[in-house]
Amino acid sequence: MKTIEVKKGEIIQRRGELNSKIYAVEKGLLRTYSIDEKGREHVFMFAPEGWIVTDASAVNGPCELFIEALEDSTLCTFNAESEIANASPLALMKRIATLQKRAIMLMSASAIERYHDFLETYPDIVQRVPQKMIASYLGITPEALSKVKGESVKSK
Amino acid sequence: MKTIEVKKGEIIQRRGELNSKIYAVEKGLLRTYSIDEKGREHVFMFAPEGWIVTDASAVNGPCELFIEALEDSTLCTFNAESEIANASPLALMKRIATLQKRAIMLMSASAIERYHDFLETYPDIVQRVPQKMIASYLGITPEALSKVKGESVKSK
DNA sequence: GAAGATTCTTAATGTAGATTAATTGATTTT
DNA sequence: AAAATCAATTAATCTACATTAAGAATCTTC
Repeated sequence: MKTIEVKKGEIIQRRGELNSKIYAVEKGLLRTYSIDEKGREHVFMFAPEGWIVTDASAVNGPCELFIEALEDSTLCTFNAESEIANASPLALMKRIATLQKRAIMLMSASAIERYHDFLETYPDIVQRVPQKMIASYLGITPEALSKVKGESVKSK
Repeated sequence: MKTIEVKKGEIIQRRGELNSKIYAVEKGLLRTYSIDEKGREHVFMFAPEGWIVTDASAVNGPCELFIEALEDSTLCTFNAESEIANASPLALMKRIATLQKRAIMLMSASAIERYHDFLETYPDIVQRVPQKMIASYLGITPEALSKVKGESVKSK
């Protein structure tokens, strides 16, 4: 276990890297994202203070996700391989429950519904991340997000 | 732990139930699904022989998912609460990796790409489940699935 | 095995969100 | 502080998929 400091914009882990780590965010804000064949980025999750980040696919092979600091951050890093073995199954089930909900939201909810769900999941970071990354997390374009937000204000 | 037999069409677990179980499929085929506020069903996963099914959200509260037998099936049931505590973290991470991939697919891939991913994930069950449930798993309507399949055949 | 219910497909029309492009404002660089 | 790059909004057009509807095929049930 080691504490490290990273600067805003720094990419902490890249797709394809093998030495995978677990990161606990002490201060600051991270995001994880993938890049598809068409070169488009998709934000998988955000991680403000107190959250834990790791790329699950890295356990068995090269990681799929990029991890980037969105603010200057302080992180505790652990070796994934050795830590996962004695991770709390209950904590892992909570993560599974979150992902289960996310998948169902992506299948069934409209963009604006997913936006409101994002606000509930991450109540304190709307001001801290660019709109385009929120849009990416929702699976829509920045233009579409701008539009639905405008409409939801008007309709009140 | 107990072995049970269920008939095709039987609903094994309903949303809101508290006594959550883990089901290991010995023979047959299950699906889990949710129902949204508009009354639409969304298939979360299929489980043929050898797969394990549980509703992750049930660990901390009432379950979100329905579990249904799509064929006459033989299941081993375990009490979720006591089993999860000593579940293998590595197996749970594999499930997380699968869900991570599913969420990214839903954000970034087209209906036909998701269909091909479904064929890879469940190579042996295309013939065993109704089209409309495959469509539901993909997050599209049966009509849309019928259409994209027709187009992908024509384009060869 | 006829009657009904359910499933699959095709087609017409509708709509959420993508794409493209232009404008403005904010950040960074020199 | 001007220049350059990047982010956000608005608007026009386009497209993937939804909705509605109808017909054919398959599966139940009496």
